[in-house]
Amino acid sequence: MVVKDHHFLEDMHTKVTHEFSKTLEMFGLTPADARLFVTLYLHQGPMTLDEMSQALGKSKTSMSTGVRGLLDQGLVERVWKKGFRKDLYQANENLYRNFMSSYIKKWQSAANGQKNTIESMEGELKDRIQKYNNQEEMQQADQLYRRMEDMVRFHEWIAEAFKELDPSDNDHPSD
Amino acid sequence: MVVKDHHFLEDMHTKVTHEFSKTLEMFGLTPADARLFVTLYLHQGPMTLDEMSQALGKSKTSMSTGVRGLLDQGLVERVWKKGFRKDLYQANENLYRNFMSSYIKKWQSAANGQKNTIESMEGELKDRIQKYNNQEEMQQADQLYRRMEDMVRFHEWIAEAFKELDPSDNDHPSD
DNA sequence: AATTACGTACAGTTAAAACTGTACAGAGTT
DNA sequence: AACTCTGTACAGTTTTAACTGTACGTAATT
Repeated sequence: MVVKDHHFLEDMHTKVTHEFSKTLEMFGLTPADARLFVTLYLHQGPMTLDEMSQALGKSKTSMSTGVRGLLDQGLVERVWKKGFRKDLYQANENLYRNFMSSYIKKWQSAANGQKNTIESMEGELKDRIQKYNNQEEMQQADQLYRRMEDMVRFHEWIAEAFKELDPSDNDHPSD
Repeated sequence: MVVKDHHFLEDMHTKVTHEFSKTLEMFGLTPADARLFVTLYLHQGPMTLDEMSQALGKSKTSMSTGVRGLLDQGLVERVWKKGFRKDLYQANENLYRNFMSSYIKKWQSAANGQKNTIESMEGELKDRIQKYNNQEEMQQADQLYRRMEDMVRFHEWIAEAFKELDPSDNDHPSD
């Protein structure tokens, strides 16, 4: 009976991990990173690299690089314990806030970067476009130019939309 | 001079494709699909599979599967030309609307699916949890249960947030 | 009806990503 | 200072995804 229950719990743990990972993958995490995060999230108390390694059946190296990525995204934090040599990591609480803000940050900076690049190319093209005499090339350049304008606008709308999505602007309850 | 300009235009075309693809990849397109879409988007008038194949230097098979994916996401449409045997495809206008709504749809359905799955597991666990007598397992099950509650809430917030992002609800200008 | 042209399924290949084991640098202990 | 322990860089391997070529079904043309 006890053994059976143990299997049940373990089993559920696995299923939940699998299912929740799918959601986190939509935030841009790799399958491996997602599973790692969920493992940390479900574990009571922080974990060492070795524990994660054992829990997931992957090498310690993978854990090291994986946890670093999660750390960079602000999804996991390092935690200290007096007189303990190993590094300890735990998942941040406030799932919604952390994931959303990490996600939005990624979008914002990417959208802005790409917008700027395209804008600068747009300027370059504008300069050139006046020197054209060939009718057909002129027309082609013009078509491209108009598309680039659309793209810039597109990026602006993205930035705007995701700004609105930011939980640090709105009043979302903290989970 | 003409040749030089031609190179310039071609070059810019390539750069723009590369840069804009990066943005579209953030919407979940694979690099290949993103490049294909941008190629269609920059091309004046619809293209055949063979044209795409030549433009991207990839096989016609790849174009076929690629364009099908874009079609399924509503990003590309098939277009008819009287007395022309080959299939013709063109990128949809209204970048923002199309990408956003495709994107949101994906999020919504995934979030709802995962939420439901977790909720049903939650119920299953709740049933079991009462039958526990072992103190430690009881505590573990409880911890897991609480996490699952958080996850469900998390998915609800996601659904809510993305609902707000939907351009068909708001009043975004059509690009 | 025979022939040609087109798109796609499928098996096999190539390219990319994820993962591992070893080896080493740096901190902590003795 | 020698020794031990821990995390990570790196090269090599395995796994996964992307791509290709052939072969075939279907529709248009003759």
